[in-house]
Amino acid sequence: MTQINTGAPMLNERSLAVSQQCDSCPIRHRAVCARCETDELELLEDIKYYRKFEAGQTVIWSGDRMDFVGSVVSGIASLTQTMEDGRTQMVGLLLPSDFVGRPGRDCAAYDVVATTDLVMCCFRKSPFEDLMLRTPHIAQRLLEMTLDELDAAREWMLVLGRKTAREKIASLLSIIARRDASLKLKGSDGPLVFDLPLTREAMADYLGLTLETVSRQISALKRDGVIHLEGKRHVTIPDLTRLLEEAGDDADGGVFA
Amino acid sequence: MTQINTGAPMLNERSLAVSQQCDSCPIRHRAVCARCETDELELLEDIKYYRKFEAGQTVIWSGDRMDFVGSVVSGIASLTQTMEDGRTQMVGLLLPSDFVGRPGRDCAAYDVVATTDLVMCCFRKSPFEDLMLRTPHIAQRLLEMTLDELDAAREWMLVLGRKTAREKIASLLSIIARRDASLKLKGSDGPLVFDLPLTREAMADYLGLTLETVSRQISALKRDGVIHLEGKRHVTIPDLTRLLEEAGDDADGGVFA
DNA sequence: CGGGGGGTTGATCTCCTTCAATCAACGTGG
DNA sequence: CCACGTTGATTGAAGGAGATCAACCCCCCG
Repeated sequence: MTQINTGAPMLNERSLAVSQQCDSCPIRHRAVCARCETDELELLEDIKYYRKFEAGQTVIWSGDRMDFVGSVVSGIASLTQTMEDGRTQMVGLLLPSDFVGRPGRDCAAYDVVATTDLVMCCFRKSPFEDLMLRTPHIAQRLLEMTLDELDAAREWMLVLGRKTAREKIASLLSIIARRDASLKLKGSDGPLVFDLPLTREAMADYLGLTLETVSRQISALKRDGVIHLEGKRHVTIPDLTRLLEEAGDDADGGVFA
Repeated sequence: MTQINTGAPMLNERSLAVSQQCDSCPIRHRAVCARCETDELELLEDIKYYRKFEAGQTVIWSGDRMDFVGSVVSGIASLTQTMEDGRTQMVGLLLPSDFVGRPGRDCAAYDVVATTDLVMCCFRKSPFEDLMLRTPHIAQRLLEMTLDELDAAREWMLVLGRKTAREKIASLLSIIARRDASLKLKGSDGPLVFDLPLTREAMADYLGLTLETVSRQISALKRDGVIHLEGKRHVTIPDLTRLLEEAGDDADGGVFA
């Protein structure tokens, strides 16, 4: 409602000939297509196309007509909500394999912004919706993914509503660390090392804080030896248990069913 | 993990012979069964049973084995998350037709507590899961409902992360008011009148505030004429637009697609 | 060399929490 | 019928966590 857009396709994204085989797709077994059989995959393959965005580019504005859905193939995007006076809250972090868009709705509810360089595997909405009706495996997987996202959103509500600034930072770091570790398939032994994919401002938007508070709390965690920093983005977690305690989480990683 | 439970069925709930015909069920066209045809409905009818809870009773503890799923038929329940030190955050309000439980998971992720007297229509989990695989209409409806809940959770993230105490209260009141109006099918003309279904403490849990702040802000909104109060629960909204402004929302009701 | 984006740090202010007293409504048992 | 305890709510005073405003740094890049 507040956002004005041209309705024209994004022309500043790099045109992209790169068409990839689904077989060798890095998100083949985690995305919305994860449960599809070979024949079902071919149907998806027919209607898919790739789009590429540079860091900082807006994928879609809240309120815009949304004629496609898709999956993040590589890179990170953020879902953000904005109030009229400019206050913003990030409501989701879209990582590889995450799904964008909602079948059955034609206007985007949030701003989607590429946080890093981003590649998406897209489907025009109505062919995808048709396919979904005929292919239970897609709908099943989408339900599963949506339930997971709902859990994540609810976990984040606890962070936003009840945690202190320090706990919020620790929570964010532990989420990124764990996700990164699962991606690299490293065991949980030894120190975790990763690069922050977010600016201080983006972290603040995610955590419901100001960027100054984020900066101060990161410095504090560094001072207290909970994390090490090289430069501004390169993080080492010497002791994950310690970090989880700082996050106010159960030390034992908690339930994950 | 923190919660201990007997694993025994709740015996203090009133035993309930009241078996109702789905045809005349008040949530027939909004619940998970909404899209079912008559024959599909009969399959559900075979495995359904009702459970009744009194206000304040816990329906299920976080971490408990969860051998059923179900819908709220009447009354209100809350989904709550708790930290080890006792801080709590409500992460959902379950109203009539809302679904409880997650197919494919067997431990509850949240505490579910009856906020008012509550009637639920339950299904044992594994028969329901079987049925879901064979009945796309159920899975389709569940996906739709889950996507709606995800949107609601994300909207709430903005409230928790970025709104002031006064705005939070106004947001909660407007949500309850709108929901109540849609239930009563009243037009949006004229003042809205309803009873708060939540205690000050429950509101605080939902809003990420203390109950004292809730009380103060409600008093302030009353003082400023945004709401009228009779007793502690009976609310009149003379001007919804005014309330929405106080909530920091777009005055025009915003997007609802 | 200048400029700008991202980040850190300091000083001050303010909104919300914390702790505590008080109140009204209600039920219960003597 | 009234003292008593309980539960939900209101109100006050004091303190603190985080916001706000502002200066400054670092580094890259044109």
